[in-house]
Amino acid sequence: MGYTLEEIARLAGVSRSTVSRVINHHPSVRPEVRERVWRIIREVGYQPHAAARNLATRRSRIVGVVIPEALPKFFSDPYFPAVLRGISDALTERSYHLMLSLLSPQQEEDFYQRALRGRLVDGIIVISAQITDPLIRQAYQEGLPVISVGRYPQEPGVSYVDVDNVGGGRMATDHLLRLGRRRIATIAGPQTRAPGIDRLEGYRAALRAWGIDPPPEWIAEGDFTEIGGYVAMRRLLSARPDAVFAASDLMAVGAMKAIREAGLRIPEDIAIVGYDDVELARFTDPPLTTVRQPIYELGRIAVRLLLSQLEEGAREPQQVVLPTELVIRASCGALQERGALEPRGASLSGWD
Amino acid sequence: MGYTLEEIARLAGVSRSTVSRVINHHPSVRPEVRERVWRIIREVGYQPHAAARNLATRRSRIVGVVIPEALPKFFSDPYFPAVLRGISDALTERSYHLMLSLLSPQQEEDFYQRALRGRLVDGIIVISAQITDPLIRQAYQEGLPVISVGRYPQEPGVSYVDVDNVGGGRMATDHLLRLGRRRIATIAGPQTRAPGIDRLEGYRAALRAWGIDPPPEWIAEGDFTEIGGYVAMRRLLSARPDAVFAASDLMAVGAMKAIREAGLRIPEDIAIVGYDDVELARFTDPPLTTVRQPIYELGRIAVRLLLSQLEEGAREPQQVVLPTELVIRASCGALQERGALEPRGASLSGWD
DNA sequence: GTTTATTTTGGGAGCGCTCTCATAGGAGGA
DNA sequence: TCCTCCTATGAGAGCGCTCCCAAAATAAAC
Repeated sequence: MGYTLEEIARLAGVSRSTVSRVINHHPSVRPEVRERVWRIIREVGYQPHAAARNLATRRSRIVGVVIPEALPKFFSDPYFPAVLRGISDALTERSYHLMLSLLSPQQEEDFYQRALRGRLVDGIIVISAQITDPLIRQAYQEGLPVISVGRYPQEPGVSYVDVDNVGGGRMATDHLLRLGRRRIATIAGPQTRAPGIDRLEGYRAALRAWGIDPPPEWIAEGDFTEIGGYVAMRRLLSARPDAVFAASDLMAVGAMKAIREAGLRIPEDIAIVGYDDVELARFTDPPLTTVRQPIYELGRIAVRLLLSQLEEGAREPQQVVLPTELVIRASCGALQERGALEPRGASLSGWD
Repeated sequence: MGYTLEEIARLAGVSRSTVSRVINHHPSVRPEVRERVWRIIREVGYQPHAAARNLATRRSRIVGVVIPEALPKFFSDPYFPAVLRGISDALTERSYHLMLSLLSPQQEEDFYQRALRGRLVDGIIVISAQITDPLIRQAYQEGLPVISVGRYPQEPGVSYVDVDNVGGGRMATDHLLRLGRRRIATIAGPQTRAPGIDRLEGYRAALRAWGIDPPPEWIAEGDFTEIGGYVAMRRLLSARPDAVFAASDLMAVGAMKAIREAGLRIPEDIAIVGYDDVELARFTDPPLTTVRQPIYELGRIAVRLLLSQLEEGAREPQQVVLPTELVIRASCGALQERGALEPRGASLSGWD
C-alpha cells in the first residue's frame, strides 16, 4: 500500500516515464518491458494515486449528477432511480465515476463553486431542472460542460435529452379520438414546468388535427398528484366529457376516483389515459392505458452527450428528444376483457 | 476562470502561503490582509483546484457509497432512496461529496482498485451487503475505512449500523401475543441474509418469553416477495394459526391473499403483522400493522461512523443498532374501526 | 560500414496546492 | 532603550503523476 510510480520503476529497473507509459497503454514500450512492469504492478498491488493523476491530466473522470429538490420526489417517483441507473451504467462502461448531489436550492450555489469550478468533476448532468435552474445557466454561461435531462428552454444553447412530451400527449389524445371519443377533456400538469406545458400542447395538437377546438372548460390544471387529479376531474365533470387525458398516472388515479364517485363507469362513460406508466398503472381498476417513457435511455444518452463534449470537444448544443410509447390497457376502452386484470386488494408483483 | 493561488497572491500583494492560510481559515493572518485577500478571491471568482488540494492533503473529501446488485431492488424498495438521502444530507453538512456506485459483482473488484486504493475516495459505505461481500472484507483487511449498512457477521471488526431486526421481530410477535393470539406462525425471510435470520430470531424470542415453543410447521421461509409470502402462507394454513408475523410487508400482502382465498377473515380469524412499513402497507385491506425502521437515520449514522474514523482516527469497530417502531393498524386486530381506512381502488396519497 | 530514420527510454519541468521552517516585524517586559 | 517572545509572512520542498524533449538504442537505407 502506498507505492508510487517511482518505486515501481525502481523495482522494474526502468524509469518513471516507462511505467507511466505502461499504465496508460502507450504503444512505444517493448513488449518484454511492458510485461515485466505489469508483473511488478500486479505483484505489489500498485494503484496510481487519483489526485496526482487528476492534477497532471486536469481531468477527474468524475461526472456530477445533480438532482435538485430531490427530497420530496426522490421517493415516490420511479423516475429518478431509473435515470440514475441509466447514467450509472453508461458512466461505468466508459470508466467514469458518478458523484451524486441531492441538493436544496441553497446548496446548489455552493456545490457549483466547489465541484464544478474547482474541477472536482469534469461535467454535470442536471436531472429534472426547474425551468430556471441557475446551476445550468451558470455552468452553461461559463462554458462548463453541462447536460440537462429535460429540456431547458431558458437558454437555447444548453444541450439536453428529453422525452417527447408533446408527442406523448398527442399520441394519448389521438388514441382516444380513434376510439370514437370526441369530448376529450384533459388534466394538464403544472404549466410552470416543461412536461406540463408540452403534454398539454400535444393534447391540443391532436384535437386540432381532428378539427376540434377544445373549449376552456375541457382543460383543468393539476399538480401531477393524485389529489390534484381528483380535484381537477370534479371540475371537468360539469363539461360532460366522454374521455380524459391525464398528464400523469397519479392524476389519472385521482380522476378515476372522482369519476366513480359521480356514478360514471370507466371506460364506458368516460375513457381515461394517463402518463408515465408507473407500476401502479397496471393495478388500477380498470388497468390504466398510459404513455411510457424511455427513462433509462434518457440517462444513458445524457452521458453520451456529456462525454462527447468532454472527449471530442463537441461545442454545438446537442438536443435529443426520445419517442414515447402508448401502453394500451383497459381504461381507454380499447380492450374487451376489461376487469380481467383487476387485482384483489393492492398488489405489486403482478402475479395474481 | 483558471486562476491559481499564485495569481491571487500577486493580485493581493501577498504570498501564496498567505492566500492558502486565508482559504483554510488559518488564524494567523491579519484581519485587514484576510479581508483584502477574500475580496480579490470573490472578485475574480477564484476556486482552489480540487485535485491539487487532494494531492497535497492526501484527502479527497469524497465518500463512496456502494450499492451492490442495485439493479433489481433499487426500484421497488423505498429503502435505498431513504438511506441515500440520510447519507447525502449528513455528508453535505460536513462538506463531503458522495460518489455513488451501483455495482454488479464483476465491477466491484475494479471499483475497489480504482476508487479506494487509488484514494479517489476517503472511505466507503456499503449498503445492504451480501453476507459475504468481498468489497467490505478486502477494504477492512487492508485497513481502509469502510462502514457497512446492515451488520456484517463475516468479519467481527467491521463497523456497521443496523436496525434492530431481532427487536423488531420480537416486538411484532409480542404485540400479537398481548392481543391474545397464541398460535402465531411466521413467514421468515431468507435465512441467508441477516435481516431474515434476525427477524426470525426475534419471533422465537418473543414466543419463548411467553413459554411457547413454536413447532416447525409454524415457520415457513419466504423470499421477501409477495409471491413468496403467498406460497408460504398456504403452507402455514394447515397448522391453523390464529396469527402470522411476516418478515416483510410484501410477504404479508401475499399472505393476506392466501388467507382470504382460504375463506378466512383478517384479523378475526388470522391477525397479521408485517415488516418495513412500505407505503403500500397503509392501503392494504385491512391496513397492515407493521414494523417501521429508521432508515434515514441509518444513512446519517453510517456517515457519522465513517467520518469519526476518517477525522478522529477512530480505530475500534463501532457497531450501532437502531431501534424499530411498531405501527399499529387494523390487520392485527388491535383497532376497532377496521375497514375505515380501506381504500377504493389503488391509491397512494392516503388522502381518501 | 556509415549515415539517416525510427523506435524506445530517461530526465526534467510542471500541475496547483499544503505545510514546515525560517525570518521579519511588533508588542511587552526589564 | 535593549532584549525577548510572539505573531504574521514568505520561501521552499514536496504530493505523485503526465508529457515534452532529448538521448540512446535499434532498424533501415545507402
